[in-house]
Amino acid sequence: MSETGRSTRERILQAAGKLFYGEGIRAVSVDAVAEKAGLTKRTLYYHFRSKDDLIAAYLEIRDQPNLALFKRWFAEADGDVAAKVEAIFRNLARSARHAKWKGCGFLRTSVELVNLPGHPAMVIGRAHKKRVEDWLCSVFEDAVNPQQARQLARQVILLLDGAFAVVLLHRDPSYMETAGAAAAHLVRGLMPPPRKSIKAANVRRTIRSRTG
Amino acid sequence: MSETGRSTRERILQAAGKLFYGEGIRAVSVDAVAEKAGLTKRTLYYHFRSKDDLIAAYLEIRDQPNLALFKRWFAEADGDVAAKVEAIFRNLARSARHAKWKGCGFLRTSVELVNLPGHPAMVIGRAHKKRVEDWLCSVFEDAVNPQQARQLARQVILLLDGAFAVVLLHRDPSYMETAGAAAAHLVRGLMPPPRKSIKAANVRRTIRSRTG
DNA sequence: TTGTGTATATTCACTGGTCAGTATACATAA
DNA sequence: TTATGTATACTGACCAGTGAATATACACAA
Repeated sequence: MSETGRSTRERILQAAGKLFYGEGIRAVSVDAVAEKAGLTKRTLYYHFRSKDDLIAAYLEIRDQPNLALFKRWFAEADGDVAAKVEAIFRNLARSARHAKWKGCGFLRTSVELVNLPGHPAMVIGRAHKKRVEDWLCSVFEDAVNPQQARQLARQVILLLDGAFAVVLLHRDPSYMETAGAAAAHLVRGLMPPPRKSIKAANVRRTIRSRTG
Repeated sequence: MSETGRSTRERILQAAGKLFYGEGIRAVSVDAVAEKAGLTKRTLYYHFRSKDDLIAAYLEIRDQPNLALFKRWFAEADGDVAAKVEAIFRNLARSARHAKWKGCGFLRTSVELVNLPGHPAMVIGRAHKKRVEDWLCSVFEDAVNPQQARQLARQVILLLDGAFAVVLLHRDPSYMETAGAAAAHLVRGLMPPPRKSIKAANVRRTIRSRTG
Protein backbone atom coordinates (compact mmCIF):
# COMPACT_ATOMS: atom_id res chain seq x y z
CA MET A 1 0.00 0.00 0.00
CA SER A 2 1.41 3.29 -1.11
CA GLU A 3 0.40 5.31 1.95
CA THR A 4 1.87 2.98 4.51
CA GLY A 5 4.86 2.52 2.21
CA ARG A 6 5.55 6.21 2.08
CA SER A 7 5.34 6.71 5.79
CA THR A 8 7.64 3.77 6.39
CA ARG A 9 10.12 5.25 3.97
CA GLU A 10 9.86 8.53 5.78
CA ARG A 11 10.38 6.89 9.15
CA ILE A 12 13.51 5.25 7.81
CA LEU A 13 14.77 8.53 6.38
CA GLN A 14 14.10 10.34 9.60
CA ALA A 15 16.00 7.76 11.62
CA ALA A 16 18.82 7.71 9.09
CA GLY A 17 18.99 11.49 9.13
CA LYS A 18 19.38 11.73 12.87
CA LEU A 19 21.94 8.96 13.07
CA PHE A 20 23.98 9.79 9.97
CA TYR A 21 24.14 13.48 10.85
CA GLY A 22 24.74 12.86 14.53
CA GLU A 23 27.41 10.19 14.27
CA GLY A 24 28.58 10.03 10.67
CA ILE A 25 27.68 7.62 7.90
CA ARG A 26 30.46 5.12 8.58
CA ALA A 27 29.85 5.02 12.31
CA VAL A 28 26.19 4.12 11.86
CA SER A 29 25.18 0.62 10.81
CA VAL A 30 22.14 -0.26 8.78
CA ASP A 31 20.95 -2.27 11.78
CA ALA A 32 21.10 0.85 13.92
CA VAL A 33 19.00 2.81 11.44
CA ALA A 34 16.45 -0.01 11.23
CA GLU A 35 16.22 -0.27 14.98
CA LYS A 36 15.78 3.48 15.37
CA ALA A 37 13.06 3.38 12.73
CA GLY A 38 11.34 0.56 14.60
CA LEU A 39 11.59 -2.12 11.93
CA THR A 40 13.89 -4.86 10.76
CA LYS A 41 16.89 -4.48 8.53
CA ARG A 42 15.22 -6.63 5.90
CA THR A 43 12.36 -4.17 5.69
CA LEU A 44 14.78 -1.32 5.28
CA TYR A 45 16.37 -3.17 2.40
CA TYR A 46 12.95 -3.52 0.86
CA HIS A 47 12.70 0.27 0.65
CA PHE A 48 16.33 1.08 -0.14
CA ARG A 49 18.60 -0.87 -2.40
CA SER A 50 21.74 -0.41 -0.33
CA LYS A 51 23.29 1.65 2.42
CA ASP A 52 24.77 3.90 -0.26
CA ASP A 53 21.26 4.53 -1.57
CA LEU A 54 20.16 5.44 1.92
CA ILE A 55 23.08 7.82 2.36
CA ALA A 56 22.26 9.55 -0.90
CA ALA A 57 18.61 9.87 0.07
CA TYR A 58 19.63 11.28 3.44
CA LEU A 59 21.47 14.13 1.74
CA GLU A 60 18.95 14.59 -1.04
CA ILE A 61 16.13 15.53 1.31
CA ARG A 62 18.36 18.03 3.10
CA ASP A 63 19.30 19.98 0.01
CA GLN A 64 16.22 22.12 -0.51
CA PRO A 65 15.34 22.88 3.15
CA ASN A 66 18.93 23.84 3.83
CA LEU A 67 19.05 26.40 1.06
CA ALA A 68 15.58 27.62 1.98
CA LEU A 69 16.80 28.34 5.49
CA PHE A 70 19.63 30.48 4.16
CA LYS A 71 17.23 32.36 1.95
CA ARG A 72 14.85 32.97 4.84
CA TRP A 73 17.60 34.24 7.12
CA PHE A 74 18.79 36.50 4.35
CA ALA A 75 15.33 37.82 3.55
CA GLU A 76 14.36 38.46 7.15
CA ALA A 77 17.51 40.38 8.05
CA ASP A 78 17.64 44.16 8.06
CA GLY A 79 20.27 46.26 6.37
CA ASP A 80 22.20 46.10 3.13
CA VAL A 81 23.29 42.93 1.34
CA ALA A 82 26.43 42.71 3.47
CA ALA A 83 24.40 42.80 6.65
CA LYS A 84 21.99 40.22 5.29
CA VAL A 85 24.83 37.86 4.47
CA GLU A 86 26.27 38.40 7.91
CA ALA A 87 22.87 37.48 9.35
CA ILE A 88 23.20 34.01 7.84
CA PHE A 89 26.39 33.47 9.80
CA ARG A 90 24.82 34.84 12.95
CA ASN A 91 21.93 32.43 12.64
CA LEU A 92 24.33 29.58 12.02
CA ALA A 93 26.26 30.55 15.13
CA ARG A 94 23.03 30.25 17.06
CA SER A 95 22.40 26.79 15.60
CA ALA A 96 25.94 25.75 16.40
CA ARG A 97 25.32 26.27 20.09
CA HIS A 98 22.99 23.31 20.25
CA ALA A 99 24.69 20.13 21.42
CA LYS A 100 23.29 18.17 18.48
CA TRP A 101 24.85 20.49 15.94
CA LYS A 102 27.58 18.68 14.03
CA GLY A 103 28.55 21.02 11.23
CA CYS A 104 27.54 20.56 7.62
CA GLY A 105 26.26 17.10 6.77
CA PHE A 106 27.25 17.52 3.13
CA LEU A 107 30.85 18.39 3.91
CA ARG A 108 31.17 15.71 6.54
CA THR A 109 29.80 13.08 4.21
CA SER A 110 32.17 14.18 1.48
CA VAL A 111 35.06 13.66 3.89
CA GLU A 112 33.88 10.18 4.77
CA LEU A 113 33.57 9.31 1.08
CA VAL A 114 36.77 11.03 0.03
CA ASN A 115 37.91 8.15 -2.14
CA LEU A 116 34.59 7.64 -3.91
CA PRO A 117 34.24 10.87 -5.89
CA GLY A 118 31.50 9.35 -8.05
CA HIS A 119 29.36 8.24 -5.12
CA PRO A 120 25.79 9.56 -5.49
CA ALA A 121 26.11 11.30 -2.14
CA MET A 122 29.19 13.17 -3.39
CA VAL A 123 27.34 14.29 -6.49
CA ILE A 124 24.46 15.52 -4.37
CA GLY A 125 26.83 17.31 -2.01
CA ARG A 126 28.57 19.13 -4.84
CA ALA A 127 25.24 20.08 -6.37
CA HIS A 128 24.03 21.46 -3.06
CA LYS A 129 27.09 23.64 -2.53
CA LYS A 130 26.85 24.80 -6.13
CA ARG A 131 23.23 25.77 -5.59
CA VAL A 132 24.12 27.86 -2.56
CA GLU A 133 26.93 29.49 -4.51
CA ASP A 134 24.65 30.26 -7.43
CA TRP A 135 22.07 31.79 -5.17
CA LEU A 136 24.67 34.00 -3.50
CA CYS A 137 25.94 34.92 -6.92
CA SER A 138 22.51 36.06 -8.04
CA VAL A 139 22.16 38.05 -4.85
CA PHE A 140 25.46 39.81 -5.40
CA GLU A 141 24.74 40.58 -9.03
CA ASP A 142 22.26 43.20 -7.85
CA ALA A 143 24.60 44.68 -5.27
CA VAL A 144 28.08 44.80 -6.78
CA ASN A 145 29.71 44.85 -10.20
CA PRO A 146 28.20 41.68 -11.73
CA GLN A 147 31.60 40.67 -13.06
CA GLN A 148 32.75 40.24 -9.48
CA ALA A 149 29.65 38.50 -8.19
CA ARG A 150 30.86 34.96 -8.83
CA GLN A 151 34.20 35.48 -7.12
CA LEU A 152 32.51 37.13 -4.17
CA ALA A 153 29.98 34.30 -3.86
CA ARG A 154 32.84 31.80 -3.78
CA GLN A 155 34.67 33.72 -1.11
CA VAL A 156 31.58 33.77 1.06
CA ILE A 157 31.13 30.02 0.49
CA LEU A 158 34.74 29.49 1.52
CA LEU A 159 34.16 31.38 4.75
CA LEU A 160 30.94 29.49 5.34
CA ASP A 161 32.45 26.06 4.86
CA GLY A 162 35.57 27.07 6.74
CA ALA A 163 33.39 28.07 9.65
CA PHE A 164 31.57 24.74 9.55
CA ALA A 165 34.89 22.94 9.82
CA VAL A 166 36.53 25.18 12.40
CA VAL A 167 33.51 25.49 14.68
CA LEU A 168 33.15 21.73 14.62
CA LEU A 169 36.81 21.21 15.46
CA HIS A 170 37.03 23.72 18.30
CA ARG A 171 33.36 23.57 19.30
CA ASP A 172 33.47 27.34 19.44
CA PRO A 173 30.60 29.07 17.61
CA SER A 174 32.30 32.45 17.84
CA TYR A 175 34.32 31.51 14.76
CA MET A 176 31.02 31.59 12.89
CA GLU A 177 30.59 35.26 13.75
CA THR A 178 34.18 35.99 12.84
CA ALA A 179 33.52 34.42 9.45
CA GLY A 180 30.40 36.52 9.10
CA ALA A 181 32.34 39.69 9.78
CA ALA A 182 34.89 38.73 7.13
CA ALA A 183 32.14 37.97 4.63
CA ALA A 184 30.42 41.28 5.29
CA HIS A 185 33.74 43.07 4.89
CA LEU A 186 34.38 41.41 1.53
CA VAL A 187 30.90 42.28 0.31
CA ARG A 188 31.15 45.90 1.45
CA GLY A 189 34.51 46.24 -0.24
CA LEU A 190 32.81 45.72 -3.57
CA MET A 191 29.60 47.65 -2.95
CA PRO A 192 29.20 51.15 -4.36
CA PRO A 193 29.40 53.80 -1.62
CA PRO A 194 25.99 54.78 -0.23
CA ARG A 195 24.48 58.15 -1.17
CA LYS A 196 24.18 59.43 2.36
CA SER A 197 27.03 58.95 4.76
CA ILE A 198 25.67 57.00 7.68
CA LYS A 199 27.01 57.27 11.21
CA ALA A 200 27.00 53.45 11.32
CA ALA A 201 26.17 51.56 14.45
CA ASN A 202 28.26 50.71 17.45
CA VAL A 203 29.30 47.57 15.63
CA ARG A 204 32.75 47.58 14.08
CA ARG A 205 31.61 48.26 10.54
CA THR A 206 32.56 51.51 8.85
CA ILE A 207 31.95 52.95 5.46
CA ARG A 208 34.91 53.49 3.28
CA SER A 209 35.15 56.22 0.65
CA ARG A 210 36.99 54.76 -2.29
CA THR A 211 37.86 58.13 -3.85
CA GLY A 212 40.38 58.89 -1.10
CA MET B 1 66.85 -3.48 20.14
CA SER B 2 66.28 0.23 20.20
CA GLU B 3 67.60 1.02 16.73
CA THR B 4 65.59 -1.60 14.94
CA GLY B 5 62.70 -0.70 17.18
CA ARG B 6 62.81 2.92 16.18
CA SER B 7 63.03 2.20 12.53
CA THR B 8 60.20 -0.29 12.79
CA ARG B 9 58.12 2.35 14.52
CA GLU B 10 58.95 4.76 11.76
CA ARG B 11 58.02 2.26 9.09
CA ILE B 12 54.68 1.76 10.78
CA LEU B 13 54.12 5.49 11.04
CA GLN B 14 55.03 6.01 7.42
CA ALA B 15 52.61 3.32 6.30
CA ALA B 16 49.92 4.62 8.62
CA GLY B 17 50.45 8.14 7.35
CA LYS B 18 50.02 7.22 3.71
CA LEU B 19 46.96 5.08 4.34
CA PHE B 20 45.22 7.24 6.93
CA TYR B 21 45.73 10.38 4.90
CA GLY B 22 44.90 8.72 1.60
CA GLU B 23 41.78 6.85 2.63
CA GLY B 24 40.72 8.09 6.05
CA ILE B 25 41.23 6.58 9.47
CA ARG B 26 38.01 4.56 9.56
CA ALA B 27 38.48 3.14 6.09
CA VAL B 28 41.93 1.77 6.94
CA SER B 29 42.29 -1.31 9.09
CA VAL B 30 45.19 -2.04 11.38
CA ASP B 31 45.88 -5.11 9.23
CA ALA B 32 46.24 -2.88 6.19
CA VAL B 33 48.74 -0.65 7.96
CA ALA B 34 50.73 -3.67 9.16
CA GLU B 35 50.79 -5.16 5.69
CA LYS B 36 51.91 -1.88 4.12
CA ALA B 37 54.65 -1.63 6.74
CA GLY B 38 55.75 -5.17 5.91
CA LEU B 39 55.08 -6.76 9.28
CA THR B 40 52.32 -8.44 11.19
CA LYS B 41 49.56 -6.86 13.15
CA ARG B 42 50.92 -8.32 16.36
CA THR B 43 54.19 -6.50 15.86
CA LEU B 44 52.32 -3.29 15.24
CA TYR B 45 50.50 -3.79 18.52
CA TYR B 46 53.83 -4.21 20.20
CA HIS B 47 54.78 -0.67 19.16
CA PHE B 48 51.38 0.98 19.53
CA ARG B 49 48.88 0.32 22.24
CA SER B 50 45.82 0.68 20.05
CA LYS B 51 44.60 1.99 16.74
CA ASP B 52 43.64 5.22 18.50
CA ASP B 53 47.24 5.58 19.64
CA LEU B 54 48.40 5.08 16.08
CA ILE B 55 45.96 7.68 14.80
CA ALA B 56 47.18 10.19 17.35
CA ALA B 57 50.80 9.50 16.44
CA TYR B 58 49.96 9.90 12.76
CA LEU B 59 48.73 13.43 13.40
CA GLU B 60 51.38 14.28 15.94
CA ILE B 61 54.25 13.85 13.52
CA ARG B 62 52.48 16.00 10.94
CA ASP B 63 52.03 18.98 13.20
CA GLN B 64 55.47 20.53 13.09
CA PRO B 65 56.37 19.90 9.41
CA ASN B 66 53.02 21.23 8.34
CA LEU B 67 53.46 24.52 10.13
CA ALA B 68 57.08 24.71 8.97
CA LEU B 69 55.91 24.46 5.39
CA PHE B 70 53.56 27.41 5.84
CA LYS B 71 56.36 29.41 7.41
CA ARG B 72 58.71 28.58 4.57
CA TRP B 73 56.21 29.53 1.90
CA PHE B 74 55.55 32.75 3.73
CA ALA B 75 59.23 33.57 4.17
CA GLU B 76 60.19 32.79 0.59
CA ALA B 77 57.44 34.88 -0.98
CA ASP B 78 58.05 38.40 -2.23
CA GLY B 79 55.94 41.41 -1.38
CA ASP B 80 54.09 42.65 1.67
CA VAL B 81 52.46 40.52 4.35
CA ALA B 82 49.27 40.23 2.31
CA ALA B 83 51.20 38.90 -0.66
CA LYS B 84 53.09 36.49 1.55
CA VAL B 85 49.88 35.11 3.01
CA GLU B 86 48.47 34.77 -0.46
CA ALA B 87 51.58 32.82 -1.44
CA ILE B 88 50.64 30.15 1.11
CA PHE B 89 47.34 29.64 -0.68
CA ARG B 90 49.05 29.58 -4.05
CA ASN B 91 51.43 26.88 -2.88
CA LEU B 92 48.54 24.91 -1.44
CA ALA B 93 46.74 25.17 -4.77
CA ARG B 94 49.80 23.66 -6.39
CA SER B 95 49.79 20.80 -3.87
CA ALA B 96 46.08 20.25 -4.41
CA ARG B 97 46.67 19.44 -8.05
CA HIS B 98 48.39 16.20 -7.16
CA ALA B 99 46.07 13.19 -7.27
CA LYS B 100 47.18 12.07 -3.82
CA TRP B 101 46.17 15.34 -2.22
CA LYS B 102 43.21 14.80 0.07
CA GLY B 103 42.81 18.06 1.94
CA CYS B 104 43.82 18.61 5.54
CA GLY B 105 44.44 15.44 7.53
CA PHE B 106 43.66 17.20 10.78
CA LEU B 107 40.26 18.43 9.65
CA ARG B 108 39.37 15.15 8.02
CA THR B 109 40.30 13.21 11.13
CA SER B 110 38.26 15.57 13.27
CA VAL B 111 35.25 14.84 11.07
CA GLU B 112 35.73 11.11 11.41
CA LEU B 113 35.97 11.44 15.19
CA VAL B 114 33.18 13.99 15.51
CA ASN B 115 31.59 12.23 18.46
CA LEU B 116 34.81 11.70 20.40
CA PRO B 117 35.83 15.27 21.25
CA GLY B 118 38.28 14.05 23.87
CA HIS B 119 40.10 11.67 21.53
CA PRO B 120 43.85 12.34 21.55
CA ALA B 121 43.77 12.94 17.82
CA MET B 122 41.15 15.65 18.30
CA VAL B 123 43.26 17.34 20.92
CA ILE B 124 46.25 17.25 18.61
CA GLY B 125 44.19 18.60 15.73
CA ARG B 126 42.91 21.51 17.75
CA ALA B 127 46.42 22.27 19.00
CA HIS B 128 47.76 22.25 15.46
CA LYS B 129 45.17 24.68 14.16
CA LYS B 130 45.72 26.86 17.18
CA ARG B 131 49.45 26.90 16.49
CA VAL B 132 48.89 28.03 12.91
CA GLU B 133 46.51 30.69 14.12
CA ASP B 134 48.99 31.93 16.72
CA TRP B 135 51.74 32.10 14.16
CA LEU B 136 49.56 34.10 11.77
CA CYS B 137 48.60 36.32 14.67
CA SER B 138 52.22 37.07 15.46
CA VAL B 139 52.84 37.81 11.81
CA PHE B 140 49.95 40.26 11.66
CA GLU B 141 50.93 42.01 14.86
CA ASP B 142 53.82 43.57 12.96
CA ALA B 143 51.72 44.57 9.98
CA VAL B 144 48.39 45.81 11.26
CA ASN B 145 46.90 47.28 14.39
CA PRO B 146 47.84 44.57 16.93
CA GLN B 147 44.35 44.69 18.40
CA GLN B 148 43.00 43.36 15.13
CA ALA B 149 45.69 40.74 14.57
CA ARG B 150 43.85 37.89 16.30
CA GLN B 151 40.61 38.46 14.41
CA LEU B 152 42.49 38.72 11.14
CA ALA B 153 44.41 35.51 11.83
CA ARG B 154 41.13 33.70 12.49
CA GLN B 155 39.61 34.99 9.29
CA VAL B 156 42.59 33.73 7.31
CA ILE B 157 42.33 30.36 9.08
CA LEU B 158 38.65 30.23 8.18
CA LEU B 159 39.48 30.82 4.52
CA LEU B 160 42.25 28.25 4.69
CA ASP B 161 40.13 25.51 6.19
CA GLY B 162 37.21 26.45 3.99
CA ALA B 163 39.43 26.02 0.98
CA PHE B 164 40.59 22.62 2.23
CA ALA B 165 36.99 21.49 2.44
CA VAL B 166 35.72 23.05 -0.77
CA VAL B 167 38.67 22.02 -2.93
CA LEU B 168 38.31 18.48 -1.64
CA LEU B 169 34.59 18.43 -2.38
CA HIS B 170 34.76 19.88 -5.89
CA ARG B 171 38.30 18.70 -6.67
CA ASP B 172 38.91 22.18 -8.02
CA PRO B 173 42.12 23.83 -6.77
CA SER B 174 41.08 27.21 -8.14
CA TYR B 175 39.03 27.71 -4.99
CA MET B 176 42.34 27.78 -3.15
CA GLU B 177 43.44 30.80 -5.13
CA THR B 178 40.08 32.46 -4.61
CA ALA B 179 40.54 31.99 -0.89
CA GLY B 180 44.03 33.46 -1.13
CA ALA B 181 42.70 36.53 -2.88
CA ALA B 182 40.11 36.99 -0.14
CA ALA B 183 42.74 36.58 2.55
CA ALA B 184 45.03 39.10 0.92
CA HIS B 185 42.12 41.51 0.60
CA LEU B 186 41.29 41.18 4.28
CA VAL B 187 44.91 41.73 5.28
CA ARG B 188 45.31 44.77 3.03
CA GLY B 189 42.13 46.25 4.39
CA LEU B 190 43.79 46.53 7.77
CA MET B 191 47.28 47.53 6.67
CA PRO B 192 48.35 51.15 6.87
CA PRO B 193 48.26 52.73 3.42
CA PRO B 194 51.59 52.76 1.57
CA ARG B 195 53.47 56.06 1.23
CA LYS B 196 53.17 56.15 -2.53
CA SER B 197 49.78 55.54 -4.11
CA ILE B 198 50.14 52.87 -6.75
CA LYS B 199 47.96 52.52 -9.84
CA ALA B 200 47.64 48.75 -9.12
CA ALA B 201 48.61 46.33 -11.84
CA ASN B 202 46.43 44.21 -14.08
CA VAL B 203 46.89 41.35 -11.69
CA ARG B 204 45.80 42.11 -8.19
CA ARG B 205 49.31 41.75 -6.92
CA THR B 206 51.49 44.79 -6.38
CA ILE B 207 54.87 45.40 -4.96
CA ARG B 208 55.00 47.71 -2.06
CA SER B 209 57.97 49.64 -0.79
CA ARG B 210 57.63 49.95 2.94
CA THR B 211 60.25 52.69 3.21
CA GLY B 212 58.25 54.99 0.96
C1' DT C 1 -20.65 -13.79 0.32
C1' DT C 2 -16.87 -16.72 -0.35
C1' DG C 3 -12.74 -18.29 -2.51
C1' DT C 4 -8.49 -17.53 -5.10
C1' DG C 5 -4.70 -15.09 -7.12
C1' DT C 6 -1.30 -11.38 -6.84
C1' DA C 7 1.44 -7.51 -5.51
C1' DT C 8 2.99 -5.19 -1.53
C1' DA C 9 5.15 -5.14 2.84
C1' DT C 10 7.37 -7.23 6.69
C1' DT C 11 9.80 -10.70 9.63
C1' DC C 12 13.37 -14.20 11.31
C1' DA C 13 17.40 -16.18 10.76
C1' DC C 14 21.32 -16.54 8.26
C1' DT C 15 25.95 -15.87 5.27
C1' DG C 16 30.32 -14.40 4.25
C1' DG C 17 33.37 -11.23 5.49
C1' DT C 18 35.97 -7.66 8.25
C1' DC C 19 37.81 -5.74 12.21
C1' DA C 20 40.28 -4.53 16.69
C1' DG C 21 42.64 -6.77 19.75
C1' DT C 22 44.97 -11.12 22.06
C1' DA C 23 46.97 -15.83 23.61
C1' DT C 24 50.80 -18.21 22.81
C1' DA C 25 55.08 -19.41 21.19
C1' DC C 26 59.54 -18.55 19.21
C1' DA C 27 63.86 -16.10 18.39
C1' DT C 28 67.67 -13.25 19.59
C1' DA C 29 70.67 -10.59 22.39
C1' DA C 30 72.37 -8.73 26.88
C1' DT D 1 67.74 -16.13 32.15
C1' DT D 2 65.46 -12.21 31.22
C1' DA D 3 63.89 -8.47 28.17
C1' DT D 4 62.91 -7.35 23.53
C1' DG D 5 60.79 -8.09 19.29
C1' DT D 6 58.36 -10.87 15.84
C1' DA D 7 55.09 -14.39 13.96
C1' DT D 8 50.96 -17.65 13.70
C1' DA D 9 46.62 -18.23 14.64
C1' DC D 10 42.81 -17.14 17.09
C1' DT D 11 38.43 -14.61 19.52
C1' DG D 12 34.36 -12.15 19.75
C1' DA D 13 31.95 -8.52 17.89
C1' DC D 14 30.04 -6.27 14.18
C1' DC D 15 28.36 -5.46 9.59
C1' DA D 16 26.25 -5.23 4.72
C1' DG D 17 23.38 -7.80 2.44
C1' DT D 18 20.12 -12.14 1.48
C1' DG D 19 16.88 -16.45 1.50
C1' DA D 20 12.71 -18.01 2.52
C1' DA D 21 8.62 -17.58 4.61
C1' DT D 22 4.73 -14.87 6.07
C1' DA D 23 1.22 -11.22 6.60
C1' DT D 24 -1.84 -7.86 4.53
C1' DA D 25 -4.84 -5.94 1.21
C1' DC D 26 -7.07 -5.62 -2.82
C1' DA D 27 -9.04 -7.62 -7.36
C1' DC D 28 -12.11 -10.47 -9.44
C1' DA D 29 -14.71 -14.80 -10.20
C1' DA D 30 -18.11 -18.16 -8.50
